[in-house]
Amino acid sequence: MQEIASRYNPAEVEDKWYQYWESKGYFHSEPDDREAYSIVIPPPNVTGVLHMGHMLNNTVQDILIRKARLDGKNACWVPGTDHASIATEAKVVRSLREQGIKKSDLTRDQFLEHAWAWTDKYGGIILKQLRKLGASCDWERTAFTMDEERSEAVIQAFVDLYNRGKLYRDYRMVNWDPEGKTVLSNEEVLYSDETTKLCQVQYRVEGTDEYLVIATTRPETIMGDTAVAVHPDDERYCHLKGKKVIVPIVNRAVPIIFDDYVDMEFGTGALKITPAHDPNDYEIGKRHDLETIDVLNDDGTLNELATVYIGEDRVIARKKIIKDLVESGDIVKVEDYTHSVGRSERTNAVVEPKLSLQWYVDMKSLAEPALQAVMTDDIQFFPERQKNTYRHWMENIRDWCISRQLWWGHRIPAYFVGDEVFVATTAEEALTLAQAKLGADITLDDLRQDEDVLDTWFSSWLWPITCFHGFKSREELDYYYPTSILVTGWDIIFLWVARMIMAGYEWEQDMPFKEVYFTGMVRDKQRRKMSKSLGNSPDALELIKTFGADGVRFGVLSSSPAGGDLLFDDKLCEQGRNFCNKMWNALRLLKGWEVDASIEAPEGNQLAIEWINAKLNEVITSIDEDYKNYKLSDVTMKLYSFVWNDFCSWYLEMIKPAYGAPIDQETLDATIAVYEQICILLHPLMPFVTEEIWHNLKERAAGDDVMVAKHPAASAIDSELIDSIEVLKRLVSKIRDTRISNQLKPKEELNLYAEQSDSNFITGDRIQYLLTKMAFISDVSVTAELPDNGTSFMSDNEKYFLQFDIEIDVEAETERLKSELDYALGFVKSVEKKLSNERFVNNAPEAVVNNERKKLTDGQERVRILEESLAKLTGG
RNA sequence: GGGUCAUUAGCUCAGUUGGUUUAGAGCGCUGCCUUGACAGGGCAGAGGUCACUGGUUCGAGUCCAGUAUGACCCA
Repeated sequence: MQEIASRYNPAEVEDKWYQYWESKGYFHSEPDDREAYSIVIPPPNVTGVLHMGHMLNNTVQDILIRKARLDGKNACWVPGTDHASIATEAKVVRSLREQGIKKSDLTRDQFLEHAWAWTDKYGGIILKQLRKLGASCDWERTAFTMDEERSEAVIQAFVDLYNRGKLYRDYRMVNWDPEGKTVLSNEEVLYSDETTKLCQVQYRVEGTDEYLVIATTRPETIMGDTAVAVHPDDERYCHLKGKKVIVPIVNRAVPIIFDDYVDMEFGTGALKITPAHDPNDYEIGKRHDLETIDVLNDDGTLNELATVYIGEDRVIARKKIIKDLVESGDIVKVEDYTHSVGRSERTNAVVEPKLSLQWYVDMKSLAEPALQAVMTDDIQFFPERQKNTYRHWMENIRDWCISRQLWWGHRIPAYFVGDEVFVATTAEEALTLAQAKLGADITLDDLRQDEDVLDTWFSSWLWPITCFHGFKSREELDYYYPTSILVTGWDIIFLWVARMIMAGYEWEQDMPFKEVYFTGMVRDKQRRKMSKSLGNSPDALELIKTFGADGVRFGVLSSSPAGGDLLFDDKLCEQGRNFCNKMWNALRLLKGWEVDASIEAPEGNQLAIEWINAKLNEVITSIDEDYKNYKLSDVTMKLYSFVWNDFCSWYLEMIKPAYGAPIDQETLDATIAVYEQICILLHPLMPFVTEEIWHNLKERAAGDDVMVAKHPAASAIDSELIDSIEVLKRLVSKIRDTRISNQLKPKEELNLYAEQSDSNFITGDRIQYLLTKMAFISDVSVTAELPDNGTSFMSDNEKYFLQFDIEIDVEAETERLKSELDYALGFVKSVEKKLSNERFVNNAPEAVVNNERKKLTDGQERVRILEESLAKLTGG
């Protein structure tokens, strides 16, 4: 016994088993004749570190992969990372700045050298961390969105779309990140309410002393104004038709225009129009043929066209112009105003609307099959309600801006000769195209490649295809594609999920995955989303150190239904750690027993064994269903409860030999067999502790590991047996309760009597064996005459009597019986009411009515027994 | 402004097509228990008019309508 510690120590076993599994090649998959089960990881940022969201997401994937493996499928989980264009470039620029190097001083190639060095230094840390969690990824397949193979596919995809007419270049109003100096897609802009100043500024009407007052939150763009608009029906302003106003500060005359867009109720009903700096103004500008004056540089400072505050940042310029307008007396009013402000997801800079020439994917042509696939459940969403969100976005889809003004990423394969553009996978191919169109004297030196790179999502949308060498060879793709399931957060349903589905149909004419499991967001106890800036996210590796990987996996799982938020609390991991310890100690118990091969199993043990196997079947059946619906937290809790309550608290106590006494072989073997099944069932959730216990249960042949065992299949459940043990358990609990309320010692042996009835429960030998053992009863008898010393109680409609010589607290006992009687009377009354309703008796199904009748007789019997006991107690 | 979802025990959540003895779990809480696998433990217990108001039905936590509160998405 001394050789097994009384506490399970995860640190001692986890690395050992991980290395063992990997050395046996259990993580690796090659196509064969088994059914494939494949998952591609949502690639985390290559230079990122593991956070709670990853833990949740990857625990779920690992469970599904490990379960599939136990089910005999060829399970393949492809890991990898993405290059995170904006985020990584921003980090590299910052790091260079700290070394005194400006990006603008470097050539593109020099910068990329730095970026690759950065990636090599920090890249892949997160994948190492995933190993600590137990993730059974096929590491030989590790992919990166910017490795050679993936890059070629991205370029090919661009060329394909261009040639199919689904890609174009156009001037549009875009979201400009002045810090990252790049365009952002709509999905990369995060809006939130912020308080700013709403300024009312007066513009003098040309040639009069009259003023028109406009309201604006952006006075620094006044220099770009090319009109002031009012509503055509606005009586306050109809006399100004054809007139002009003078823009303050720059003293430029601009027309007063009339447009329905203006909201008469808002502010003064007059709106300054700055087509270069607001999407709505841009539309109005187009309608009225207005001039567009772009007063901002790419970095958010004002340019020469502003004529004033040149070189000042827009935030500074705003302060200065307000001051100047106050001085010139043109500010009528300044008030606090709360409105929605968009910021860059990556740099947090306030996003500027800006007119710019960018590359777009025509999404309407891609959306149709992708929408269909989800609406018809060809691709199934868990939880299902995400379908609504998906449909709404797909039906209102806008074209996808895929160019980014960055260097870190896939450079757009578009080559210009003057105004002509040639799109091809290589410069040489582009040259061929150019020569065909413009003449043979064109050379490579005449080609100028587009400076921009592609949006990172333009590579990740191909991920399920490129992870299996799509665009290059078919062999693996034919076997592993479509993948089985995608596990990801609902926050990237548009950015990623929807686009992967589109790409799947565009290039493979098939879905990229059959199912999508959306995890919730991990929040802290106060429901705040975990984030670096709040500092409310626990250190993932520290958690694993404290509670063990299995403990953390348990904690992350136990209260995270698909799609529901997980309110993370260390306490849950602690519960997981304690669970491991509980199993460990059950193992210690088994290991401590001496076997005597000459003794036979007591009859009661056989009943216990039959029962625990029936319960095992029940739980297998039940979790099978939960797996189908991806209710992983239910799987977790059911197994937890089965192991802790059924197996440890009841079964092991039932079969446990007396202290120091040996156990028979049959019981021990049966118990080990059940424990082995438990290890397999729990293995997907808690891989380490189950492997450790599996190997401690008995000597194993090489390769007999739980990780590659066969998941048990459910067989018929003996519910009659289960029910009868439930009756026994309730009776045992009642006896224990009766002891406690009468201050009797828990283990003092007492006699138990059951009042004779038509169907006494405790007549069988096997039941009696378990009853006397579990409840410390010396003798059990069924009798018509109950003794006088002791107290009576009821369990399952039968009256029992526990015999002892201690004076009972009559008052407390009376109180207890009275409240029980009240409950029973209330119950009978409610059933009677139902049964006295003729329409119920006539309309309800017969089984339901019969059940109510049974409830009534049972209830009446309980009332009878309680009244009788009460009468006897009070000397009646 | 448009949309989606939620509201069940102190907290976090289950509750599958309306009917399984006047609602379940985990945590927390209360009482008792330490030579015996485990105090990271054992035994027992308390705790809920299922947000509100109507409606449908023999029957509603479950279906419908409205109200309130909250969360999220899109503009």
